[in-house]
Amino acid sequence: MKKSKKEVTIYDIAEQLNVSATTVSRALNDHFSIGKETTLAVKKLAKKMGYRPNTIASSLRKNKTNTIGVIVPWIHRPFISSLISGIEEVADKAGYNVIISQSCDSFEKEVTKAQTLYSNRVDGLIVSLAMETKNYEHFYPFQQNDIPLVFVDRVSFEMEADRVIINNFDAAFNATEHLIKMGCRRIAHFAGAQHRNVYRERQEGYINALKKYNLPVDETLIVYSNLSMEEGWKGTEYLLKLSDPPDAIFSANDSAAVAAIQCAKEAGLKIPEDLAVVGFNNDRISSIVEPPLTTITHPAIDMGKIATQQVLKHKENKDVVQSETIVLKTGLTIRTSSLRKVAIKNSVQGLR
Amino acid sequence: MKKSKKEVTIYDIAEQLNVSATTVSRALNDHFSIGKETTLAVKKLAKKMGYRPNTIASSLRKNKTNTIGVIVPWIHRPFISSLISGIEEVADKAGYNVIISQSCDSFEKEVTKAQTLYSNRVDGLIVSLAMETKNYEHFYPFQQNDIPLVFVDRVSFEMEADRVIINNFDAAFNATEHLIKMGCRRIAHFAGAQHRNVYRERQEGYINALKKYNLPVDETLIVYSNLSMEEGWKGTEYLLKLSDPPDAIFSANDSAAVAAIQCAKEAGLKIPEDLAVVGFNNDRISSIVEPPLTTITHPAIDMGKIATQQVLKHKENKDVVQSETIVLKTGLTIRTSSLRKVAIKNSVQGLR
DNA sequence: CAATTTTACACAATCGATTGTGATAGTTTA
DNA sequence: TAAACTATCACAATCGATTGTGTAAAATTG
Repeated sequence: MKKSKKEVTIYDIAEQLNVSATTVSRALNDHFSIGKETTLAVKKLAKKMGYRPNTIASSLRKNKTNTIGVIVPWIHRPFISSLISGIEEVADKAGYNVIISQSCDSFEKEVTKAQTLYSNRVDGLIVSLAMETKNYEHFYPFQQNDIPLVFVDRVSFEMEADRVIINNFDAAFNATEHLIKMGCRRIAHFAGAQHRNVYRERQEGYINALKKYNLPVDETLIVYSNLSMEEGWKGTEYLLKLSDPPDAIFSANDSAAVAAIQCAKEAGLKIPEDLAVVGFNNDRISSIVEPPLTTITHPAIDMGKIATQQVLKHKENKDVVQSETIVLKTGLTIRTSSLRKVAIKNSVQGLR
Repeated sequence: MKKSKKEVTIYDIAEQLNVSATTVSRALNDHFSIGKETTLAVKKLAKKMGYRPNTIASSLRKNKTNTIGVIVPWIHRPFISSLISGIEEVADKAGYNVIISQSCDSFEKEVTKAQTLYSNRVDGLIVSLAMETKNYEHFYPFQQNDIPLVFVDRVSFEMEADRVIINNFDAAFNATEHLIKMGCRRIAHFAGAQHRNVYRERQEGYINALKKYNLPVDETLIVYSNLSMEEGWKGTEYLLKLSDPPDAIFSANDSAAVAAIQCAKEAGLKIPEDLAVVGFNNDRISSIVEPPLTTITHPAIDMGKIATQQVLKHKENKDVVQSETIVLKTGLTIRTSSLRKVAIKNSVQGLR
């Protein structure tokens, strides 16, 4: 025997109460034009019959789904999952659902996902771009139909859209400057794909810090990769084999930085005396590795929250046409991996 | 000037082509009864006009949303985000969207989320239970309406539903047995909430391993907590202060285990000589901490994939009424934190 | 008490796509 | 050539909730 029972609709309730479906609908939504007794009776029966509103029908009629779409490169990954957590929290409080999809850093997938989310008539879209993406036409439909579009972290500056980012340049600059103040003079950099804003800006911050202190920018010390632990390890091996190896590494993420520490230690180097290391993100591993990794703090959850608030803001206030770019603060968490026992003032002053 | 343009519907296409909306709909879905030329013309114009099917309307009519709902305790957390990643991957391939929501380990929130997802008429629901949940009535509507319900990891055995789990008992048993074989005789345990299957089973595995080797089960060596790093640290301090402190800790997760290593090291103990430690989950930190942590391997992504496949299976094959429980294999990844230089065979044989 | 408001509810259209049932023309078969 | 198919497409109902408009009864006002 099938347990399946027909779903309860407002018509079923209306019939039982000898009122119209209109009345039921309005009663359930506390519409002023429905009498108090009727409203109560409707609600009571609705509960008794186990009525659950059909959001789909409502969405179709109201042309509003109360759903926010999210496209990210990868769901696992500490930063992204924290981001999503923040998005869900704010969305939930405002009565929105969250549909997530991952692009797997593939442009093609990102396009497909965007189309799907558009077809699903999401009320807003939050995106952290795929590594491959260089074209943004798949987001046009959202713009053209006034669906709030917010980029987070990995953003596009070529599109008119809201952005929630951190100041990668400053963060990288500070990280590098910190290394310089610790007495490092040959600082290497683990860099990522340069067409993605985050990695480009980090590299620029690194370079500008070197320049400020009149240190040479040596291209052989800049290692490009996907910043995985494997690549971090390889990159470190490469650097250590140089005739004039670096005395520090500033990595664009924590994974590669941790790998650098491990690789250097295996090579017999002392961290930070022989090689100082700074990472980026403040992943959990950064505080666990030995020595603990100096790194840049990311307000990941807040970025998700704020991105969602931006979506909601545009929803509430249709007049807001201007797109905003919100820049969040980062911090430099100094741990042992970069703490060299060097007289700070002297070493820096000597450079000027 | 507003850019907003009316959305294109099949009626718009129909009008331009002087055919009926029926024809357009069928053409877009490659229905056999529509002529080849017409089909091509429709598709061509649809593309030209930037038509995007309205999934909401389709869902209402077909009574199928192509959406899978997911409720998890917390989205960030390595295990969960990997789980979701697996869910999204399989769902996407089958043309399903994924709506995620987090219960924040709150029963009340879990109930609300379940109701919302039901109202959204998800085609299936995947749940990893909140810590607090002891009542499962909020899932009844899904059962009664034949909406596939799959529990993952944190499951209920009191409900008729699919389950995707690991054998926590065996995993914990093996972990504990491993410690015994390494020569440990006073093995402590970091335990979680006992009404949640995963933690209860792990504790049972631990206890049974002790019993098998005729080791006493000492309640003072079992520390209950939420298994956070803070609690792991505190628990370790407590254990080390005992008049007869343990020579090993088997923790129900990695966070607490890592904290134990750090705390013990700070107290001057050598790992694993003075204190052997085994964790659970194989989080990234487990391989980074020093010494690297022996731990239980979780097939997190696979669990998500399989849970989703179960949902799809029920969708395709309506006859499948029987609910399944799928148990996935775990592994014991032995690292330095438990590798004591003890003659294995002798030490174990001596016990029998 | 007549005129006017207010209260409380019903009608019917609507959102956009889907689908069972027909209907018309063109083709094939006997 | 008449009968029997086939291939193509249109009609109209439908999914469930929402909403502008209309209306009768009750309440208020002058």
